[in-house]
Amino acid sequence: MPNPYFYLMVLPESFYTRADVVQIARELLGKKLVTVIDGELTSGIITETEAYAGPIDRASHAFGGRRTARTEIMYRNGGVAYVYLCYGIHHLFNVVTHVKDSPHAILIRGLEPVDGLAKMMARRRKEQLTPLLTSGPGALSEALGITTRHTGVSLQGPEIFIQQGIEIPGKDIIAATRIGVAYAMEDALLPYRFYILDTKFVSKGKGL
DNA sequence: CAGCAGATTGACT
DNA sequence: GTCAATCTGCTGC
Repeated sequence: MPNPYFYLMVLPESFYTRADVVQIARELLGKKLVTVIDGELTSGIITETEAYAGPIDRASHAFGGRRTARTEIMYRNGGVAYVYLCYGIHHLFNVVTHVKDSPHAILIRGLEPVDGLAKMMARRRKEQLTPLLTSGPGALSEALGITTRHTGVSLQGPEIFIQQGIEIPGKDIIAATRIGVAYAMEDALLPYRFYILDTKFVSKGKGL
């Protein structure tokens, strides 16, 4: 990475439109997720992701080609946000990948805070900087100010974008089963969850 | 249309 | 470890 602007580079749309959602989920580790919402810049390094492989994945909201008002965003061309409400309370942020009509998505589950610490703590009503600030999909969305109103926004900014970040060696990437998808039967066993070895910023839940 | 489960979190026993 | 919070969408009457 000789380019001095490497760390500022916003990932181009071509990063997201590729076909292999599992590979993209792996590559997102170490990248920097940035939001500029309410005039406040907040960001963090992505530490945990999960791939959802469209129509053939029983764990995906788009399994079997299901289309609803909520999932329609996943059928768009890659490089936009899919944010949905879970348990009626938590806003879960996903990155849409592949091309139009191929509903792949990657759930961002963990983040190591970098910029806008004070704002993130205020949004999360925390006095201390603890891993709980941005560990878990609902928690990081709240810290970054992401809500369902951002579903469909472009990841080229200006509100949400992802920059080139730090290089994660292959030996430091752990593959595991996804969390909370026991209902997906055999697909719950797929190693579609990735996180950085030894990071404190991973969700507490366990896979199978 | 009622009932229920869910890609979760945090408060409490 | 248990449980409530409360929106979306699926299932079944």
